[in-house]
Amino acid sequence: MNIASCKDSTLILQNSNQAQFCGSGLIGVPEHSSESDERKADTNKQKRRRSKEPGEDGEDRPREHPFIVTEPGELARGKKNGLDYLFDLYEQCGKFLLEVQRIAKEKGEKCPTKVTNQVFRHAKHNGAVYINKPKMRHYVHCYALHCLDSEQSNHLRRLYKERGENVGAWRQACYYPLVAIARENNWDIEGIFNRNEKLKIWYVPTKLRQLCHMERSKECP
Amino acid sequence: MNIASCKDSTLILQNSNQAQFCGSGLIGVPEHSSESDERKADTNKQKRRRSKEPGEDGEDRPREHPFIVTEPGELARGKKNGLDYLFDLYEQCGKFLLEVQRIAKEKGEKCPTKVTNQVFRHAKHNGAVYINKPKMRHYVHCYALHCLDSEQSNHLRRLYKERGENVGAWRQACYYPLVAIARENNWDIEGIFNRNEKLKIWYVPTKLRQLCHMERSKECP
DNA sequence: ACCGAGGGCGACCAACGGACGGTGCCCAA
DNA sequence: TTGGGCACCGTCCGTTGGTCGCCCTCGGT
Repeated sequence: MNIASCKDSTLILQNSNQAQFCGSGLIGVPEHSSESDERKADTNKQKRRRSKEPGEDGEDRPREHPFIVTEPGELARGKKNGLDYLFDLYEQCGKFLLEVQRIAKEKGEKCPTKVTNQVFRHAKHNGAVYINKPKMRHYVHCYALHCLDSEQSNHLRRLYKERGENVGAWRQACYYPLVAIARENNWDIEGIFNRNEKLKIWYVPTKLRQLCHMERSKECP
Repeated sequence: MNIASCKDSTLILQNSNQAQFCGSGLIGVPEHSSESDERKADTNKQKRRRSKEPGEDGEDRPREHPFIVTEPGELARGKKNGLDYLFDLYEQCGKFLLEVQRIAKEKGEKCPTKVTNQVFRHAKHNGAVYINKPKMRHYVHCYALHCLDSEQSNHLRRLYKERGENVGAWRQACYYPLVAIARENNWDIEGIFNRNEKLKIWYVPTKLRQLCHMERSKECP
């Protein structure tokens, strides 16, 4: 599956540049280290606990519907959310940031320039319970492609929908057009984000930075 | 002594603006709460420990000589350091930041735009043992005045030296010209820092931001 | 020789950016 | 009706920005 999605994205890139991504890239920069490798037998890392105490009932909200790959303009059916909605969440975060900034200035406090923990907290307290940090960080680079080259972003969505790929595969594929854009901009991915009015409030994802670095290294061996 | 230094700085300000600072400002925004106020009897805050273990000997470096108020160009005599040297430390930090940035870019890592913990660590590891975070943060606003209005900064130094004031008093006095500059710039102290090539790598000190906020509040009651 | 004022900076802390992976949902069979 | 693959997001972690105040130093007596 990894290899398949890698092939796909190489395909996507073909008409905009010449480089080969397969054989490094995603595979070289694991984002979860899906290899079990070897169970480090004596590790004492405590388990993350979710299971609620018996008798204690926290009235827990059901989780949001998962995203599916949708074309631009297409509404997701059933218990799913579409990608237009995903991108709208980023716009909502931008609005919440503006509010946090206004409040901070009013009170003479430090004024954030990025979407910080404080902004997520503000969003949650103001009813946007469906926004949370891990989710937003997970798809930042997808939103970045949407902002920087909506044509290519739309094309990718249609392609992946047509093929019946899942969200994970589409998400992976979004990296490669971005790396190509970075190449065309002297590998300054930070600058690319900062120059875009909507993107500049988001941190550059670690993995995107790493992918750019790896590709650049391959260029001048 | 607080009141004395407040009087002094009001005096300094007289030919550049009209506002009264006394009665709020420093006294309203304690930077250490020099008042004993009342000993919170039952507080359990643990004591900070310095005393080395008996028998354990860490070869501890002697602390740096304290700063004294010197005129521009004047070398401190005896076991003291002058203010030109203090300001030079800020320039050194700027150089260390440039190095950290170069290394980060080379390795494709996050690239700091400000003097961060990482920069202080880098400085220390590269022999600048005399640089440390609390010291640099303590005098940032003094350096800011030096960068933004060297004339006024020099004037203040000469005045305070002449009067035999100690470093603490001079340091306090540095706030007020900065507040005046902020007023002339629509209270955008963040922007004032960011627009100055040397200053923009330093965080705006909390207390300076608070002073600006308080003065602005008094303007439109 | 001693003392008190002054201030340098080690060490602390809440909160941060960042990441992982358990849990529960959903769909295909 | 069941099973397994997927992904949402609670929760953790190393480090940060920010600060406090202990204790050393040194000039005055």
